[in-house]
Amino acid sequence: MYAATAAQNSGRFLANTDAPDPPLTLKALFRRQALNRIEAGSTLFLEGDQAKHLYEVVEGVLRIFKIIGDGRRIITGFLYPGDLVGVSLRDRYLYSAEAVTLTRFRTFGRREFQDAVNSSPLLRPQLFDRLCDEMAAAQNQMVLLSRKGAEEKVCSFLLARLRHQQQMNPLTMVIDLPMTRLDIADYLGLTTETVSRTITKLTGSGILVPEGRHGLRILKAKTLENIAGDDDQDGDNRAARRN
Amino acid sequence: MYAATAAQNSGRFLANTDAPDPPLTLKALFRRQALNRIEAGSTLFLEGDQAKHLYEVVEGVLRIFKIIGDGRRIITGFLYPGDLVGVSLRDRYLYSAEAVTLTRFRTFGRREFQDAVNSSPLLRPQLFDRLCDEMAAAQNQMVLLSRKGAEEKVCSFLLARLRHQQQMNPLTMVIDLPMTRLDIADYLGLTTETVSRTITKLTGSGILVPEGRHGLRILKAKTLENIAGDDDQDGDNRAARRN
DNA sequence: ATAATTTGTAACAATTCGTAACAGTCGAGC
DNA sequence: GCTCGACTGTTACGAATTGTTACAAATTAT
Repeated sequence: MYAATAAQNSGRFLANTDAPDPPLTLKALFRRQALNRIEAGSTLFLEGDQAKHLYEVVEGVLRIFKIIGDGRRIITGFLYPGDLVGVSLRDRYLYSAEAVTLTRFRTFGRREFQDAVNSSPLLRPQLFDRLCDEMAAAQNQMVLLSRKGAEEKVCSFLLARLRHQQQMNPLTMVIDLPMTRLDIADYLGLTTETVSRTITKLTGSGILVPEGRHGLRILKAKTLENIAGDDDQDGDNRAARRN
Repeated sequence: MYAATAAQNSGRFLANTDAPDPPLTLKALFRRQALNRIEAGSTLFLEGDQAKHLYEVVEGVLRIFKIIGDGRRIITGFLYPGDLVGVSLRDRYLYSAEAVTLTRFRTFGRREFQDAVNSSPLLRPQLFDRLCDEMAAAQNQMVLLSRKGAEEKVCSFLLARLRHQQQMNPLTMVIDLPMTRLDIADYLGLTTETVSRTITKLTGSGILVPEGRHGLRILKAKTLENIAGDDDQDGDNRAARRN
């Protein structure tokens, strides 16, 4: 498998990088691309644009969303460091992408990306797995949007955020929410007021307490889980299961 | 492109089909598989099952759905002839699949399928395009579920069905709805009553008339489009667009 | 024909929305 | 460091949509 010419991934300081040692992972593909940044609120691309590039979020948070006729906005996802944007589409972006916070990212030409993945038996399954995960997330979101009440929606969202942040910091019980209430509302199919009301209610129940401007400290994670009801199985949540 | 050995697609009656002329399309992959059938209401597979196979619907309609804790059901999609089921998942089914009507289908081992696609530069982009279309559909469904009212939901659904049936029969204005009101409700995030109410209202507006048990004749397709509001753009629907 | 399922209608209830007023936070500039 | 102003978030309340419950009608299955 391609005797190491220089080094796996390090030592690429001689500008002329024309010997493309084949990357072993999707992330490695991006690693040589220049790092760009956009300010909070700026647009990365618009729905319907010719999809010439795709992006890897390195730092910050993006929102991807669709707007329908009368201005209603639907945020179909938030993207965090490590996520790829603009993969699962044919030739035009299906959604717009904006920075929630100052965001650093790497860019890759779609054509080149497709070629690279297409010619690498290692990369192909990685891409496929990403698409599958994206699909699974979309389906869970459909469940949330169509059949969950406001409290369940908010708890599901908070729980997902908590889990995500615990991947990096396993002990933490504090959720950082860089997006606004409007963003959260448009992601959960609610209004800002309902999001506020619900968080207030959860605070009143002692499930969480606000911590700083954009932070929430989770006090009763188990209760949060129970309300979120994210179990894919039949019975009730966790405990309490006899009729 | 592989000189035709026997015939493109016909003449495969000698049982021993061991010379695997490489299929040019995904559909061709399935064509040699045996045809199975399941009765209306029967289960093809369950959410969480080990995903050993994938399926191509040949005739009939399937519903794929998830059930959450207290029995709420979410139909994430209906599958019609030509659709593949069980592709975009890692190793367990993300949803259950049942037959809405008597359904004929072909089965393929997932392992073999992956191998076949993986080794064919022709098949790979076809699979990728299918996944992208599936993703696009999921996102449109998120829009529908999170921000559309009952009337918009029903009209969007009916319009999609009409378009689908016009692909086969371009002139028809009659929609066949083999699924029950409950199925439709669980697909649109409504209740059967609301679906009924809405269809009654649309009938009252002269937009459509019931035709037989499972049929609806569309009288004002344009109006249906306007209510559905499925345009991905900014302004109002189709016409009327000057401020 | 009878039973079971599905669909339709109506009155009522519940949740979420929409509007509005108010409070809190952050940043700019003094 | 402080004040002002803009933006974001919170709370309250009336309104609207959809869900709930109940029942009747229609269709299909036994």
